[in-house]
Amino acid sequence: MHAAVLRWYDGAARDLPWRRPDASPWGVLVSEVMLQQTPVARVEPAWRAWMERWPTPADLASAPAADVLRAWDRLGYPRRALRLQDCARTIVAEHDGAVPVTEDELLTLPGVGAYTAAAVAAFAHGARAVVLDTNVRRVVGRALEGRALPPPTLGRAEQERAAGYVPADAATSVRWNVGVMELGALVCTARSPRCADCPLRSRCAWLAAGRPADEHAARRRTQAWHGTDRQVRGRIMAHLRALPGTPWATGRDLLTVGAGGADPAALPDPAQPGRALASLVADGLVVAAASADADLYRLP
DNA sequence: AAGGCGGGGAA
DNA sequence: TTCCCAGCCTT
Repeated sequence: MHAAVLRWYDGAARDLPWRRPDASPWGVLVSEVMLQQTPVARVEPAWRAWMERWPTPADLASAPAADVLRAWDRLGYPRRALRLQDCARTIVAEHDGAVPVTEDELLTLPGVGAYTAAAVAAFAHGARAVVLDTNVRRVVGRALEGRALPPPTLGRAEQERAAGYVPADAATSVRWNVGVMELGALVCTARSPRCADCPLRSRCAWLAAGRPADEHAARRRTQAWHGTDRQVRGRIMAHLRALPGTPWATGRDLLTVGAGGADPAALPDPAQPGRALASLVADGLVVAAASADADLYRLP
């Protein structure tokens, strides 16, 4: 199975900039943070512009946060942009400007969780690691365990099973990790897998069983979007990013923007825009003027 | 273990 | 419309 995946990857891998030999460990880390819940197609141009502007942790560490949030643009979950800058500052302050090598050290960085720590250890430093993202979980779950989709939450048992599939040799493990991930992204997709093109089709437990349905379907809940606080937060952030410079905006304007241009009082939940703005301030994505009476806000 | 957190494009 | 995306953090 390892050989089949490695051979397939050699012929099918996408030429992504953070996979090239000249990509720095910092470039790999930036790509992994951007790829947390944002598809490759949207990350690639943003990553190129980002790395040209801020090639090293020190460059990002010293940038104005407002510039960082504007460069993040609409990649989504803008808290990631602030965490990435915090991460850069931590690397400068505590690691002499160099991306840490061990998973334990990587895990201490802001915005770096189990997946990202493993991915950076493997893809930036060539270490053997158990890289478990949504793609790997799906491919392993199907091919080796015969399940349509992995369980909603990653448990210890699944993690230990996956660890057992990672080749012992470091160099081979890196190719396996990226190969399985790529297979999940291009062939063994969540919705409409292209089993006819899969290098594992002859030994896939899920395919052999007749592609049984997802047993966890009832427990999966897709997040609503329209009318949520997240949508309102997104409107406010988009408005502030688009303003020239970093001027103060009135709370009244921001609440109207958050309401989609309508009178907030007319919303089903009139308190929603105010709640969203307060949460943005709590997250550090928006700064409130020192005087509470001023009712003025801007990017940090 | 569960819920919050963006935004776009494919199915 | 619905689903899904190289998750992380807090409770």
